[in-house]
Amino acid sequence: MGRSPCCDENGLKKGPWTPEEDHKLVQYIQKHGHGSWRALPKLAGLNRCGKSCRLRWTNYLRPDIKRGKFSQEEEQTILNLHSFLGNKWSAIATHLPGRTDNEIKNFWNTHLKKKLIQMGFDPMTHRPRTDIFSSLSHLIALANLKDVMDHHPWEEHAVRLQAEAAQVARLQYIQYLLHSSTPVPTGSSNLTGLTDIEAFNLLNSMKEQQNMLNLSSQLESPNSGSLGLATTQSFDSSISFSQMPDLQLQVPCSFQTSLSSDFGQGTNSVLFSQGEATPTSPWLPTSSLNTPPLVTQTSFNSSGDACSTSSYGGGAPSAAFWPELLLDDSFLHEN
DNA sequence: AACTCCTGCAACCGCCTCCCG
DNA sequence: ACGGGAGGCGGTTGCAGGAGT
Repeated sequence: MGRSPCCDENGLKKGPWTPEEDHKLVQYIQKHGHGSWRALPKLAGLNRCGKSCRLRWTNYLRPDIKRGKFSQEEEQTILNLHSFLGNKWSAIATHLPGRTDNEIKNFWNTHLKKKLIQMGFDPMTHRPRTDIFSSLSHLIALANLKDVMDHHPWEEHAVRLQAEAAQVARLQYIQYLLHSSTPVPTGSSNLTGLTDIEAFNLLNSMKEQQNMLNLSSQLESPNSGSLGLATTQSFDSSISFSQMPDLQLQVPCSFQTSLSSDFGQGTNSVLFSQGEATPTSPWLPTSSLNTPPLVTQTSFNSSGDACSTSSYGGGAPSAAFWPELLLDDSFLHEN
């Protein structure tokens, strides 16, 4: 290893743990609890630093750790949470029982990040990358997929990509529609306090309940030629823009928070309440789509006062978040 | 079979935050 | 208010083993 070990000066052992060391650590913690990590190695008869013991226990020896491959659901959850939280691995881990932050971080770095890049998404923002190099890499990735080449001529791909580009445009419009809606009702008496994470989880559960589109499955099958937004399966292309103002957003879960957007023309929002939320305000001209919305999520305490606000967005639609929220037509129906 | 390259993951490092005196 | 210690976190490294040649 290239690094100078931190425990060398104390003559403490580093590197892989032996079964004997594992056994000592487990025996000690099961008997006494970990207590002070710094004091533990000595008490447990281990020639390791406390930090090393803590890491070994939390990442490997803890009895409630789930091992094995990540499921589709877990993968989806990580993608969603990452689009929302960024590299907050410990925060993400709290939503995946039995998974450690280290494991999730490794899974992200070795699998999900690569998949997103291959799909033409920026892994940090979860948005489609617009630079020519990312488009190239995406096309190259597609070209490398043998079955794509075997079964679909390039002309067909070009048509498909064109169609998907149109779907993306519709997505942006839908997203925009959602953002330009009723104002946030501050001071309402029955609003439930909700943290950003709780609100996010509820949004996520909406997805599960409504059998929303599965980005993971798209990522598993990049040879579909999709741009990654997976719009075709759930978006009826026959819906015209003129019909969109009549679309209603239904939220089949019990929580109240708001999503608002700032187009530089004041703030608009959709309030998600128990039952449903209906965007009602007039649509801004299509040209305002050129100004990507900054989305602000506000939570309210039991008194109805806004107690937390978080912002995200300000660019093209997020691959992991917005399509799930917006693109399933089971969420959208005409009045 | 031998070698090289690649990938996954356990483990380490350094920084940050929190807590307590 | 401040400083030091402990724990926690995210980035990174390097080894082991699998895949490819």
